[in-house]
Amino acid sequence: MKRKTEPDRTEQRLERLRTAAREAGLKLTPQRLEVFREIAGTDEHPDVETVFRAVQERMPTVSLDTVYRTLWALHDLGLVSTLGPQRNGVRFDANLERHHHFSCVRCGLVRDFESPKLDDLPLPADLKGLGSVLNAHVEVRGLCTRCGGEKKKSA
Amino acid sequence: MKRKTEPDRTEQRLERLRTAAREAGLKLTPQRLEVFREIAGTDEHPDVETVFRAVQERMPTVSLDTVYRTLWALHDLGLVSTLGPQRNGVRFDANLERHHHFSCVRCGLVRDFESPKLDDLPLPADLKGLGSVLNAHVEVRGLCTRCGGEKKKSA
DNA sequence: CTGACTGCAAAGGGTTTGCAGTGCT
DNA sequence: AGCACTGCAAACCCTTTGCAGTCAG
Repeated sequence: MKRKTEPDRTEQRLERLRTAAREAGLKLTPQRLEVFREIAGTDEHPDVETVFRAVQERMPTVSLDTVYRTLWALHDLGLVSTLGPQRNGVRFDANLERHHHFSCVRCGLVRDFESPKLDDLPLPADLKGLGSVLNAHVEVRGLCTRCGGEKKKSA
Repeated sequence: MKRKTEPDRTEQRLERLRTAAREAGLKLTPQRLEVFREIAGTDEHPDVETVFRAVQERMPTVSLDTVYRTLWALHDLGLVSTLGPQRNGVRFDANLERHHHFSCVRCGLVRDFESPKLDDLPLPADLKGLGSVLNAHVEVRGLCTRCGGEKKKSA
């Protein structure tokens, strides 16, 4: 049930991370490579803690700080982006291709989706007044299948 | 240069907050009213600290915790929404009308914009597979006029 | 009047940093 | 071998909570 990206896409992203990181002068340590693999292999935009736990399974000695440092390093290089703030914890996104987000307002799950129709949005001209546009995407909010189907244990 | 919403819109939002809060059983204390006024009067999606400082100018005795409590109370009532995670600090959005966001990747500024063309996005059918949709909006990223125009003091 | 709210201060929890040892290049 | 990186632990900072006095309704 775990949402993994297809193997070759993971490999593709991984390669990109390795190459770009190396070119930026970062050393490809085993810890970093594991973090790379983890972030490249999922579309679920994990937070630091989640990445940490996953990496820790394969490499029990990694420290949480290293995961933090690695993810922010990738972020500084523009290789991953961060996304929205749940009440706590930044989440990382290794998907650099044009995509959109569906997020569950109940459980916080975020899932990518693609849609050619949404890739070229008719942005209003007066947006220029605010600044220059780099990119745009759609954020959809709703209830994921798991949350939507269950009875709500109301507060 | 401060970006305020037009007076009548502010008043409108304020009225809505007052009414809804009262109906929810919240007491309309002076502190809360000042927080209401502040959040209703801006489109800049301030974080707690920012709201606090603004309120503090008019009411020096207000405490930071009260601002936190008030904003989250409004959030729990669905009267304001929160948005995206800068590296630090949740930001609040008192604009309940349909709108979109422009955010500056450099300084973190977020500004609302309206666009009828973007209000009814052609969401792909297979989105249903992820869950039920409540709403959708466009997130535009770019450089705001202030950041885009200046020479970058690179790190 | 009474219960909810406020301010204070301390607790809490996630994130970052300094440092000495380690290992990639 | 040199220098960046790691792990550890302490430092930090933002946010939340407990409590007694205060105030809106």
